[in-house]
Amino acid sequence: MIELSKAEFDVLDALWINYPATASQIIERLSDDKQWHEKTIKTLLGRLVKKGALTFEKEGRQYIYTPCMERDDYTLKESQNFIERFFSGRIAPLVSGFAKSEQLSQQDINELKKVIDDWEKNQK
Amino acid sequence: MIELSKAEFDVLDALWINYPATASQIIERLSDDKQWHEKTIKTLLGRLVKKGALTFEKEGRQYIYTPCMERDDYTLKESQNFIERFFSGRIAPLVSGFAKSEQLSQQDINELKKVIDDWEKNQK
DNA sequence: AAAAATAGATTACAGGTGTAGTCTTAAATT
DNA sequence: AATTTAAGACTACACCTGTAATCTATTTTT
Repeated sequence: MIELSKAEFDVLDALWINYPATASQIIERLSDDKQWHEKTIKTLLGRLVKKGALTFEKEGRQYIYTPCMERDDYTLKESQNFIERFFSGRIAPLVSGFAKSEQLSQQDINELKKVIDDWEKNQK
Repeated sequence: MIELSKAEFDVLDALWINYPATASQIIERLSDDKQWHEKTIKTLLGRLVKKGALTFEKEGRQYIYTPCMERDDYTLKESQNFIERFFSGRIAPLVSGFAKSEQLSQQDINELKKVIDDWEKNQK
């Protein structure tokens, strides 16, 4: 699995919003949340390319970036990894931790029920 | 939140198994899973102390280590953090990702149902 | 008592990370 | 045409991390 740092992920996440996109568009998108210097973001884009998380095509003297993977695929892998590390690969203890500490809303519960429901339908 | 590296967490995790414990006991516990040199583990213990994740008391010339927090508390904070970063703080999309990629077993589903059940009982 | 083992403290060192600054070159502006 | 701007490339640098090795002082062992 490609390992991304937090900052790198944030840049990639800005690209996932809509792509392909130029560096300036990504910088623009990040400007709301982050106080990053333009150069910082370009460094991170370079590192993402080097890690194989992005590709680009030249258009004039600009690069047009495209992610090399889907956000869902990446977060799924990260999730598996996370759950393996902290909960020996089982997902329920994570949810249970949230429940115990009152971090679950009725909406979360409804969504979880739907996930379970869909899963069960799929089993038939 | 105290930020621990992977290796640091693994050491702390070995202490959580049973504590207080000496460095040698921790080294012993880790020897099954990791090929770490004794010195490596001691370095990590030192860093954990410095980060405030552990304390120790002297007993003769050894240190007896104790974690400064519970495993559940730590993993809950890590989980919140994780879910915030990757799923905007909502837990269902994580579970849903597992479901879609066939990562959920019947046992997981049963456990999740129980978590939901308990939560609902608690609401009354 | 001398030597060896061992506990922790200190030092090491390469690669990753956050966070830019400088350099080079080509395009845009005056 | 000369100058300014802006894109990406390259360089920088401190702190974190993984992974120990060396130093120092105290116990054990012989």
